[in-house]
Amino acid sequence: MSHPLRDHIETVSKLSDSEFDYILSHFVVKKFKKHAPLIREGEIAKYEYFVLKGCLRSYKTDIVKDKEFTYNFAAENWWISDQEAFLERSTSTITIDCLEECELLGITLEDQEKLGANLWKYEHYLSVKATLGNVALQKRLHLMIMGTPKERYENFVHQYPYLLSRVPKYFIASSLGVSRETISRLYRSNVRNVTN
Amino acid sequence: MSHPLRDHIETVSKLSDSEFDYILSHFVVKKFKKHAPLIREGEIAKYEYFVLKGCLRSYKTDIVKDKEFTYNFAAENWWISDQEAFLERSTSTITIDCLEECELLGITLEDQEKLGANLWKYEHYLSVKATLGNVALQKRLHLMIMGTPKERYENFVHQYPYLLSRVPKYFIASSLGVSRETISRLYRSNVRNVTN
DNA sequence: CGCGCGATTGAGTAATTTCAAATCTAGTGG
DNA sequence: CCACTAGATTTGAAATTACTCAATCGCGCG
Repeated sequence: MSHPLRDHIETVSKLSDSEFDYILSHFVVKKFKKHAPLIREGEIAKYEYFVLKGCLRSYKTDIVKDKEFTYNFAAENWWISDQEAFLERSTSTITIDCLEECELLGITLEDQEKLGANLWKYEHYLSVKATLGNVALQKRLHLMIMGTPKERYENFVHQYPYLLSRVPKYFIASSLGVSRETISRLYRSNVRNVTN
Repeated sequence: MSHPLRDHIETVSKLSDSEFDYILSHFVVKKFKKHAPLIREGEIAKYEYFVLKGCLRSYKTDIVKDKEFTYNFAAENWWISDQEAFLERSTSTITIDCLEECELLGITLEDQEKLGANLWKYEHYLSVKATLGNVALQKRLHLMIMGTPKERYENFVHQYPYLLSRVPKYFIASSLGVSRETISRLYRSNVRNVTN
């Protein structure tokens, strides 16, 4: 039987049915309504989530500068959490909101550690997943620092075309470190380039 | 017996002497002269390195824009590699240079996988290390996008004071996405603020 | 049909970059 | 030990680029 989480883990190591059943038994299904906050700043981040359905955004608000930075979006088959707060069992410094109605698989740190200790393949999956996360973050960092707003936006469009229609453009702008107006002006010139 | 690598692993899980000996047997000591290239763009990244002594820099050159971006510095007790090329056994897209004479512990992917499969604690160390790397990268990303050049530089000074005297300022500038001139001007005003 | 959120547009501004040149510094060889 | 040189930093002035602020527009939802 195919399962989104199983498919994801099997990009690293193949599993037997009983292994996957064992893994799945450590998760709980959680459903959230559109706009529901998954994690709020200052709360304990008890769970790490795998997205079965829906779309979410993690961000942090800088009250002094009155600005918001979007860390990540997550749609189907992505993981999302406040990794630091989750790992340290501490209060979250970021906020995660549901942009749509969401269905998630949640796991606690205790269960994750148990699972990893009992099933090496799962611990290996965690380490590969985290390493690939590092690679992606380094690339993003490179693009944010070296790329122009246009390059950043075009990379986003190329990498996450399916998010374009699902999340407001100004959230995208806030994940790229560009003002919404600049994104808007880029888009205008793109349209003109295509149609003229 | 204390060993820098052992200390580092033990920040995650305590080891017995024989466990650490077993771990260490998978590494080779490598020495490099000042300015020696550790990994060059286009080469296979066979090893991942733990720094025993010395200081290194990983970076990528954008030929078109004639600019360089510094991904990372590494000094004693840091890991350094081209994670993507190492994990995928592919050619490197970045360059790593020794800024000083260096003494490193290198491990191949084969040995790392063997080690992780045979010793759960090591795989767990890898996953925690990579997760903490994610956390640090997210923070850096946040600072690069939301912070002013001054904030970025001051954060660097605060976080890595011991690197200030070991690496040229323009390398630091290129890791912060700020021009060397701007860093210089910031420093000038700092001095004046202190002495006036 | 109207309300409200999100997107667009324009004008002016502020910040950092770029370019060019001068100055400082550490390491090297005589 | 000093002079020299290449590398590193500093400085100034001009140019650029994206931001901010403010106003308008458009569209989807109730």
